[in-house]
Amino acid sequence: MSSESISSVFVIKNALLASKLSKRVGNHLSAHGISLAEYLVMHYLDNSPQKAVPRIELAEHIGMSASGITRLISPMEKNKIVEKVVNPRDARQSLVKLSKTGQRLYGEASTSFEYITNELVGNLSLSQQEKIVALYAKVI
Amino acid sequence: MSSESISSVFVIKNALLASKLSKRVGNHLSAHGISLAEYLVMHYLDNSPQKAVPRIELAEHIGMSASGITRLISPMEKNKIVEKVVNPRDARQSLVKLSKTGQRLYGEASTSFEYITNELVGNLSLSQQEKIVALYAKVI
DNA sequence: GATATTTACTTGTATACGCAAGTATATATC
DNA sequence: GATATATACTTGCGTATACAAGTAAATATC
Repeated sequence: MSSESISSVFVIKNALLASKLSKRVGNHLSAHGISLAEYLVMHYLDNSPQKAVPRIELAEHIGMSASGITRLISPMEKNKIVEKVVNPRDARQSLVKLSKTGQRLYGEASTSFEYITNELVGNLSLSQQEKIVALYAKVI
Repeated sequence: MSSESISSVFVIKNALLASKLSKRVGNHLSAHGISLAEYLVMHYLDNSPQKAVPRIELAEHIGMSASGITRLISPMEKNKIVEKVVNPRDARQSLVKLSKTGQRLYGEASTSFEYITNELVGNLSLSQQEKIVALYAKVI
């Protein structure tokens, strides 16, 4: 019975927890017609200082491939949730920006998001949550 | 600039971290010809007391659908990594069990897994990792 | 003990990605 | 300033997974 390292357990439990949380959260977000990935995009756009970001930056931030971002953003553009902004300095880029509609949708969705995440992790105290978040920043 | 709840941040950072970790770990496991999902199955089977578990139990544990498990296990059976065990008490179930080959493969893969996870989360002390894992158990 | 319901699993189909290759533009090198 | 290389993105294709529906076996109800 070879003993298992803490790091292994950490990574496994982290993966299992994230899987559970993202499923639950995804179910709630679907009431707003969006996926968790779409929410993460909106969240990033809303919190980004310049409000219009290159797709590649989105991809890196939310851990998706560039092609994944293309296909994720494409229907969001059709639905007028985000809009394309050209970068005069670099014609290769097409920047992504939350539209007015997108801002409204994000506002509604984030209210749900706050509520459900609080339900899900409410068994942890705020300081416990804060500590974990702080420690996450040190990983990798 | 509405302030964001810690629970939201927790869930988002957790998802992003898990995504990063599972990609890195997956890359390393691919050297053994297996995916992270397959590793999780082997890990669960190896740690399960009775060594032969119903598919539904696997599904619940690793957070996949029953059909997902069917399609995940199927090639593992073909490759003789796991074997089917009938349950005399319940003919609906087909239990899954690590084969000798599977045990050997898991032994090799887990060595890599321990190594890479230690690299990835090595910036956290063991007690920090332990604390987080303990807190994970309280969520949901 | 027959019938209805539930459970464990499989299969068809749809979706959400990733990777590889392609295109256009920018940057570096000479 | 021409050519090579790198970057940002898109598209074709393959894979992993979920959901819905189907099947077979177990359990509950009468």
